[in-house]
Amino acid sequence: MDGQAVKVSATKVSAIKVSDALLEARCTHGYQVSCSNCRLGAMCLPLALKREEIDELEFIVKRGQPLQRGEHVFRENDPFHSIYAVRSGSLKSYRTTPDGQEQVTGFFLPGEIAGLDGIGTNTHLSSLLALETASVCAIPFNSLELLGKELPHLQRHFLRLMSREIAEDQQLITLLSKGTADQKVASFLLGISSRLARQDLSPTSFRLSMSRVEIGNYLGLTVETVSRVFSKLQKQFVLAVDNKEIELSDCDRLREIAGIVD
Amino acid sequence: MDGQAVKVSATKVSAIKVSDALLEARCTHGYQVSCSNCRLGAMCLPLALKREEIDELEFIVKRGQPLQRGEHVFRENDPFHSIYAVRSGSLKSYRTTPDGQEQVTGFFLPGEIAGLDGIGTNTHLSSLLALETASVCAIPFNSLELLGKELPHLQRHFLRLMSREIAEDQQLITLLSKGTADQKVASFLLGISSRLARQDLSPTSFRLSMSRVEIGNYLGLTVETVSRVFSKLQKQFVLAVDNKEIELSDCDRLREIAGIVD
DNA sequence: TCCGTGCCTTGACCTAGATCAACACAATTA
DNA sequence: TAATTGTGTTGATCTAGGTCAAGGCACGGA
Repeated sequence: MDGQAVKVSATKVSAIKVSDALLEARCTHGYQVSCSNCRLGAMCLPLALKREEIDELEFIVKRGQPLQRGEHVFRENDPFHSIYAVRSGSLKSYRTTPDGQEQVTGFFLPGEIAGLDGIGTNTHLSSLLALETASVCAIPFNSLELLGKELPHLQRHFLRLMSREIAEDQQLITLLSKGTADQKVASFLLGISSRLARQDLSPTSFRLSMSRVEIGNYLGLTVETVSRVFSKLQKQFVLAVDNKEIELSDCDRLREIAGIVD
Repeated sequence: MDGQAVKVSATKVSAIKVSDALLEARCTHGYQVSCSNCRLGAMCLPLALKREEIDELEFIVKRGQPLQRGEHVFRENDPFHSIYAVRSGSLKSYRTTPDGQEQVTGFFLPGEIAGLDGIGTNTHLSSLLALETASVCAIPFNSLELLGKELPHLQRHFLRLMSREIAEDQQLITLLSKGTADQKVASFLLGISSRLARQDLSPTSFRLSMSRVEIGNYLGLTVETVSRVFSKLQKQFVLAVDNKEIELSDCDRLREIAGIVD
């Protein structure tokens, strides 16, 4: 029954309400970890909050049951209610261009916040999809706004997050606009690497949860080109590739190739 | 003396404090228009504020003397203190890549807000430069934050602005990633056109304040390509180009070419 | 008036990456 | 076990847009 409800939320266009309700329902099942003992606390929203303040935040956050690979958290044009913190797994956000093409606009790893682009229009302008089994916390934006008024730290941290997203998007713009295929791929890998490092995971040995197609789409390259660059870098002993399994053997060289844009 | 101070602010790296002080000084000279009778009110920060609320905002805004073409409002790595609302003229923001190249990240027209990417790091990550004689209002971020706590409308509107910037950047990402030269140029022109329309200026006949180089840089194209696309569109009677003077003769066709991405 | 100097345009190439096509290799299903 | 499907790799070609080079036109200074 639960499973079915989730299926609906993955296929129906205006599914977010259902999804939110589900998330909320599950909270009562004692399913969640609390913000204060979540191992991501330090990089997620609670950053810079005092103990009591975290408890207040805790109160509005809704934790959800794991999403299956391919399930949506929200879709383009869904009404905007919440932003989403990734608890585990990974997701991608993407937009559909008027001519039906898909543009991947970002990948989200644990501790990162998705859905910020919906605030301006009260409508999500991108879709958010699980790349593998993943779980997210929904943070209702209205409640967050109210709480922000009481907790200046929170308010400020939230603005920081938004600003950082702007800065990151502009970094990507530069990469897309000026970078060669090699630079793009190298920067991408370094980006993933440093985000894994923030989670205290190995920055040199990891598994890519996204396909080559998705990487190419994100970087403005074709699959073939992504694949060729991987092969080339492997031949140069910069990295070792085994399908999705990546090992960065020579980060310095990789940084050189990326143009130290990161 | 004024002129000299301004010169300094354009060449010195950490010039923002000087600049801010100047802006403030000028306020006392009775130089400014007030927010409440500024013709841009409807699209700038005061949007959605009540009369008394605007007066409060007014109190923290610092209006500056016109900037000359080529002068900086702030530069990359300057400490972040204020965001800037464009009152007249136009500006560009840009970043310098590690290898010294410049990447134009945006153009700003009257009523638009620049400098939002500095909030996250307390440091400006891009530079802001006047493309022609222009004037901006500096809005100290600390004051804005405080005021936002009292005025929920303001707070919310500000978040909206940031979110909109994210959404716009993502639009640009899509364009850069998937677009052909024709689509890029067409989208660019349509974008300018609709932003002029918001100011009640002609959306079909206008003067570009940025050079071909800057347009190309922004769109990830070379000058030559931009020039060729302009010529081609002119030959097809989609637009008439006379140096910086542009006339959109066939907006529908232009939208078609752009792929109606706008 | 003449001479820079800065843009812009146009033409003739050339190359990075797209496109097309074939194949490899799991993992999934019959 | 064979057939199927999804995903990744590799090679052969093609092309959009980059690069290089030449020239035009407008504006400012002497």
